[in-house]
Amino acid sequence: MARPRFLKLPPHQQQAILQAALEEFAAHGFHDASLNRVIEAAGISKGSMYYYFDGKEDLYAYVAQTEFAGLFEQVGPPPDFDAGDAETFWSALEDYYRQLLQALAASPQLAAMLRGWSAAAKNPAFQEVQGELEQASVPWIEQALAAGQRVGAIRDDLPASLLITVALGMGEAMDLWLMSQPVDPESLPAHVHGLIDMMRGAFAPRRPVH
Amino acid sequence: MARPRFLKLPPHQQQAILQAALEEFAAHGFHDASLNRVIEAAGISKGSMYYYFDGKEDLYAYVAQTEFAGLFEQVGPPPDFDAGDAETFWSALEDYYRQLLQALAASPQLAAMLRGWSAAAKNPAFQEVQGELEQASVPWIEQALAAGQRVGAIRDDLPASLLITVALGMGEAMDLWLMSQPVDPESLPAHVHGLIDMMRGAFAPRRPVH
Amino acid sequence: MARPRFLKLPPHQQQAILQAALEEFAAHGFHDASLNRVIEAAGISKGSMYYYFDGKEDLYAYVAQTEFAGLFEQVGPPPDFDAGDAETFWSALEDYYRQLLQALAASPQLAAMLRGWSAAAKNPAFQEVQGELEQASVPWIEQALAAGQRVGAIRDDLPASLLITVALGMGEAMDLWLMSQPVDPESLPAHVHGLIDMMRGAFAPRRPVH
Amino acid sequence: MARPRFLKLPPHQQQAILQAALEEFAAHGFHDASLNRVIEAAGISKGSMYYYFDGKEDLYAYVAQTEFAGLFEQVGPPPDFDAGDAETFWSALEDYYRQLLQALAASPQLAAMLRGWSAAAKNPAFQEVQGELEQASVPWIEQALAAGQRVGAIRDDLPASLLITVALGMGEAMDLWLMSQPVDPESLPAHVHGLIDMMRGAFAPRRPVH
DNA sequence: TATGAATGAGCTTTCATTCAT
DNA sequence: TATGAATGAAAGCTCATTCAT
Repeated sequence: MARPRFLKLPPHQQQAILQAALEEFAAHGFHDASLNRVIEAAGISKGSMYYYFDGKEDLYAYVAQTEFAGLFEQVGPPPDFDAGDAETFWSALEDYYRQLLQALAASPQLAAMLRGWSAAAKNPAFQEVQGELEQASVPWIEQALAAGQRVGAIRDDLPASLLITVALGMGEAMDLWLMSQPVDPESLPAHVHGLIDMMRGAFAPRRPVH
Repeated sequence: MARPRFLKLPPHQQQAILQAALEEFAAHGFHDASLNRVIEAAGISKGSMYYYFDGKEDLYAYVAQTEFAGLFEQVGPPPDFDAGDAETFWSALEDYYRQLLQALAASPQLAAMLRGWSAAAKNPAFQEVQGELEQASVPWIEQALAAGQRVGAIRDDLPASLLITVALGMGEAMDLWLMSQPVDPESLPAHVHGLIDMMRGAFAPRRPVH
Repeated sequence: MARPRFLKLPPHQQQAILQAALEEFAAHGFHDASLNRVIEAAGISKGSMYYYFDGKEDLYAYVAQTEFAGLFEQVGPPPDFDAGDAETFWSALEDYYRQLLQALAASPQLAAMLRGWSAAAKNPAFQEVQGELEQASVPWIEQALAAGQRVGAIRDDLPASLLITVALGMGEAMDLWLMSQPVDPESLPAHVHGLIDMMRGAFAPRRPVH
Repeated sequence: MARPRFLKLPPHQQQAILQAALEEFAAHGFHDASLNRVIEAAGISKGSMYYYFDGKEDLYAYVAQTEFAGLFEQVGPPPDFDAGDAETFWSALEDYYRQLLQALAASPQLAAMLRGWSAAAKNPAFQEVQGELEQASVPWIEQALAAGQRVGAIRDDLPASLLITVALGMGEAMDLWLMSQPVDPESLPAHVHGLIDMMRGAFAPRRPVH
């Protein structure tokens, strides 16, 4: 995950490398990305790249993690899902999710990387990386889930890990669907509302059927 | 999609090639799969491979399609979702889905290929292949969706394409979750029930909130 | 040079093969021409091609020779260069040469093959072929040269083979130059006149310089 | 045109690669030349070849250009064709041309490459290379032509481009003819004299026919 | 007489990585 | 701390030709 040496570089040079790598990975995915092209675009030497990073995977992991962190930094911390009832929980979630999507829409390269993530993640050498990355996103989801259960907004009759996985899958599907549509920023809130409504239906506690 | 020559081969040789390719694609995905390895494992010459198939993509498409067809052949046609009310719709869907999952569990390599499908599908050269393949699966989903709406089991206030995409995402997530758990065939029905219950919550028509 | 078997084929099939080969060789030259494409275009089997011809070179040689012969057949036999004086010799030559060029302009594929000839001829395996081909064109040139010398139109102080080679080179250069110009059929006679005039200057007997 | 890296190599290694490539291209022409053979003969790795040159065409261009430059360097700059009358023009041209041919006779491999040049030049990817190369030879020909016209040695009733093309064709033909003869260095001047005499006849201004 | 299945050598090119300096 | 030269394995793919039938 980026040798300490890299962090000692002057920021503008870190940025140059990061940006070059982000563009390359976003454009070609992990496999087809070429370190040679990154090196050339970044204007550093081949030896330096291997001096700063352990290899292609290491670079990929660092870029993904850094950009991902930047995304959350940009959106800000999640709200306090505990404060309120089920209704306020869902509307807070919708708000936050919408903000995330909007931020992501503003970083098309990160979005492209994330979309290629599932492909890259199959590489066994990535599981370590994957673990680190998920620690950046899953925790708040877990906390939101726990909070949702506390306020009675989320069912607790299924394993939490299943709920999380399915929620991520629904989110990814929504992302995919949005990508395949003619983009209309104004209608985003409506779509997000639709998705959250589906999630609510899926994850809300079952009511007894009369 | 496999030159006719290939189909004239003695079945055991077709099988050898198919099996070698399936294993390679399942293990490495399309990109990282090596035709050379397939050729070696199948015990044929390089020229023969290109005599039978038009290239890597062609081989992949043929393997995916063949295995996919085999899966549905094994499970049989979907039931008539129109016959009944919402309740019978959902239970019929659950039954059928459970059968699919059970069959898939018996073909881990096909499962692996399917999991890599979304990654491969990004390749523009695949859209033709993708189209053919989806025609094998999407139609029954669409029909099921339409039937579900007719019998009042599925909401119609959201675009059908969104519902389908999200449903597939949920299914994929479930698949993923099952892969990550210690496999316990006996508990599969319960998990499927849970998933269908979530789908039902997500896709059932909204009831007025009192 | 085409096995006798080939000549027993029904003419339309001979034509199909000949035409397919001509197009391929004209379009790609000898080296880059693909027998596979010829076979496919001709609608015959691979085995048949090798049953009729000895290989790629053999096919090329046959096509070139046949088309070349056809060209001369179309234009007709050269005039009797012996009948007249130097002046009539040169005008007869100009007439005949113009007819050849016009016929060649009507067979762009043969023209393309001829243009690629010098490239193909470097292949040592071609020298036999080359010899055969030249026997179709050189003889009348030799006869014309001899006649020209008899009537006092052509110098005899240089080796005949050199005169012939240079004459061919000048003709090829003219062909090349015509190819590189915007084509204007009406101005062809003028260009031919210019070329023959140059040839006349080059090959006419030296007059004593006063 | 040869990456700078190549020029940093110790001269003997540059020579080894250059020589291997020259021999291969001379023997087989561009198309049939095999980079693998060059690599093997040069005793370098495949990766190194692509580290030094951009590909087959790049190598060819570099070899051709380098050898061509060497030829002119060896012969020296063309004389001042403007100084004198028609008679001195033609004798100066003959002198210079003889020197060129003598130098070329000492580099049979370069001669072979040049002979294959017209074949290689058909490749569209070569037009850039071709342009660079022609700038080394065509200019002095053009200047000589213009000078010849100024001093009244060359006709001006035909397009200059046609004159140049035909002159090159005659030169190439002479080259070809010399190659096909038993080589006799002592008779070269006589042959050159014959050729120049033909050129003079072809390109000298027409005298009025009485 | 005719077929077409089968082949393996060959092609150009890309790439991540190493290592001496 | 930084460089960039050097590499070899691997990739996908084409081809003319052979040969059993």
